[in-house]
Amino acid sequence: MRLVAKGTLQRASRRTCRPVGGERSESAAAVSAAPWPPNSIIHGDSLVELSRLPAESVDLVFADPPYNLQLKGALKRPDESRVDAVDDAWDQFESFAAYDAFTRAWLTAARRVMKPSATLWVIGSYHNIFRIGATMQDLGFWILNDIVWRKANPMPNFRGRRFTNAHETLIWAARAPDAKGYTFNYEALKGGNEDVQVRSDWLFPLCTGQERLKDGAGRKLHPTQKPEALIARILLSASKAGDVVLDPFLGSGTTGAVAKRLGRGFIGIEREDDYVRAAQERIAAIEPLPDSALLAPPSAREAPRVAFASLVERGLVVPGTELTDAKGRVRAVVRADGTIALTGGTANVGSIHRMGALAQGAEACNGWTFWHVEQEGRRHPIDVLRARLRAEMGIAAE
Amino acid sequence: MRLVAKGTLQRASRRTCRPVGGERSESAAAVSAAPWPPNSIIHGDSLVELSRLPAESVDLVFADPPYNLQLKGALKRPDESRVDAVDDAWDQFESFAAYDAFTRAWLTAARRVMKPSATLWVIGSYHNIFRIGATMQDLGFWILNDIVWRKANPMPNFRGRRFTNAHETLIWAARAPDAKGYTFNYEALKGGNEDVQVRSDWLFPLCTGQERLKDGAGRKLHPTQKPEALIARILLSASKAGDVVLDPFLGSGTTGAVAKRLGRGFIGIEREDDYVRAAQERIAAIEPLPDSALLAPPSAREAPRVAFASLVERGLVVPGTELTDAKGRVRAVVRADGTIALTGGTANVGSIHRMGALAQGAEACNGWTFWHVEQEGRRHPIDVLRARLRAEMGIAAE
DNA sequence: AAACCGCTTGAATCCAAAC
DNA sequence: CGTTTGGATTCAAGCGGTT
Repeated sequence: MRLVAKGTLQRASRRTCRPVGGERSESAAAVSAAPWPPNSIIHGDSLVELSRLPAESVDLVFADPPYNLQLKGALKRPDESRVDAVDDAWDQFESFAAYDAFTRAWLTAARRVMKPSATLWVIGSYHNIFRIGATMQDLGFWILNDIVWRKANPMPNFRGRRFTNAHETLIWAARAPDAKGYTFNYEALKGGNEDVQVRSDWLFPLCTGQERLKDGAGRKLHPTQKPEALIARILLSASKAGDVVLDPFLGSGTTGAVAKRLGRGFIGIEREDDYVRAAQERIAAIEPLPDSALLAPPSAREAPRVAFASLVERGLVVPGTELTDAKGRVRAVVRADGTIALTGGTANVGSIHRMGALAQGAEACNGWTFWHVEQEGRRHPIDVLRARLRAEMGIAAE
Repeated sequence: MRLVAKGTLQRASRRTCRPVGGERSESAAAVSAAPWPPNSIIHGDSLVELSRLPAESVDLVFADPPYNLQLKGALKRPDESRVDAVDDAWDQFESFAAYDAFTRAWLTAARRVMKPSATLWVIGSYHNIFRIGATMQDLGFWILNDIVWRKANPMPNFRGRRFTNAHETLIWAARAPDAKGYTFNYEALKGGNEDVQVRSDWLFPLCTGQERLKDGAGRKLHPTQKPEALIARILLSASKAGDVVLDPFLGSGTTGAVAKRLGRGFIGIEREDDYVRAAQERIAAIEPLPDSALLAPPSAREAPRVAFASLVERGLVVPGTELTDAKGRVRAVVRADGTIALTGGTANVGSIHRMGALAQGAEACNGWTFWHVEQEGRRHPIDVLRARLRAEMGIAAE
């Protein structure tokens, strides 16, 4: 193994931000001086190098594993020019069985390195994605979505014997069915998408032009370089600034470049000398975006909880105040302990949520939006009082 | 077995257009009088009935097998109404192994019935499609394309924990890698698609409204009825008039209805009484189209919907860029995820529209016309950038 | 007549912290 | 660990009734 980017071999394999005490205790031992988040390319074989990383240490894995294209002979365009197909030696596998064994091995190794809350992204085409998806399920990964990358400018089908192969498939999965706490920046994504939730089909152009790395002879450096925009959406969707992103098949370094720009740490593993060198140069030239463009906005889901009782304690609601629903039909009275009592009923006392549900005959209810108070002749949901209290407490309340 | 639609048991299981001499020579014996193309629903179990059909007798198979959804609890919409989930017994499998065995069995049986030049279509979601695809490859099928059905009106993700599951996947495969002569109506498809090749991502709405079959109580008859437009494109793409289409999981009979309308013969197998009866009625009411109309349906080019995030992703706006209103008074900074942050305020982050509204104290705002960027000393509304991107995308957007 | 509003619904692996 | 409780969460279409 040879460590290439910032840091040394020793530092790379030993560093870990929050030691989690995996199988390799020596890995988690000397942590102190290592910069974090890591920003390193490991030159070596994925399986070997993955096994050297500390267990449960990364927040997100992105993998673009080699495809099993099995192209027989050269594909030609109608004008007889040759298509530069993906037929490098590393991309040939003797059989499905060999590919499955390879897939199972790297997925298992990657899974060990994932934190319990981490998620995994894999990209592939119909040549390999079905085998990968099935293997992921067999290994216990829990699929969250499959995502379709619709290519804005795909290569046409020259022979006219099939549909234009205009997409690739990504699988997004948690480590296990019961995995909790994975990152999904729902509100941010929605906010950037005309205020509607983002769908499972994404449209991006291929990586071409200036973005496409070239070798000395002006040919494309890597046969399957992915567009940075695609990787950026992945990292912005499913990771936070400061998280560590692992790419076991780094290739031309797109994942590292995007991670660095977006303030994520990364660990990339790559076997080929040429790719390692190119990725190193490429990533070194990246300037991270300023925090102002990155830091996560406060989401309602993550805001600290405020009990209704504290509104009463702080005097924002006086005991005895009457609450109503939006239309003023249902009524309740605020009690000093922060519970409320439905008016007219018998002994219906409880939380704003329970009583809201009871009043509607529903199983559940968000009392913050159901109940209203009348102030200055207008009815406001009590949620605005909560927002006011959060603001007073110095908590960003949106 | 009970034969339901036109014909009798004997005729159905013995007929074959061009006897190909399969394993069951008695099946191919008495062919003469049977009407052709066949138009029959077989009431029975797929595996049993497939094994009774003559070998190498059908031109196209369309299969919509159980998805094995593995749903846990009930799901509610934000308004507390319950989602009518697919909880039928036929969708329940004990394990992946059981589902794989089922998949392998019906695929093997279907393959025997396919002519050497026939192709197979299967539809599924991420719950099952990877397992099906891998099994198909294992059995020797040769994948020609995977096709994405993009749903125009999918059900949203109510809890905001994943991307909207907005597509399903179809796999199109030949019987073997060396299969010759499969049907692909390239010219007709292209002619109906503004003279560009049809891509692997298709946009169709769900089957709703009048097209959706209802039971006596006005509820949906079948939980997963597919839209006829989707099946029509498949048959128009990969079969000829007079071909025989087999559907081993007929359900509400969509494949039969479309096949009859398009002048294809069909054999549908279905186990449930109710579905058989409904499909029979439905198909009987279908009037075949005249030959002259059997061309590929025109598909309108969609106007690409552009989100602000795609301007950022595509580099037309760099994260960190300052936006202002037309007069340069209100300011905001563009973030990497396509949201914007009001400058000077506390934690005001959100979409261009919401932040525009907030800045004005208005209820709503069109962020595209409110916010401006300064380029070359002049202020432009960001709408001009959107127009630019639309122009770029319009070239290749479908 | 056309526009508008409200209601319903669709193959869904859909929560997390506190007790 | 299981159980309870707080409280966050939806988009596009079709249909029927009303303006």
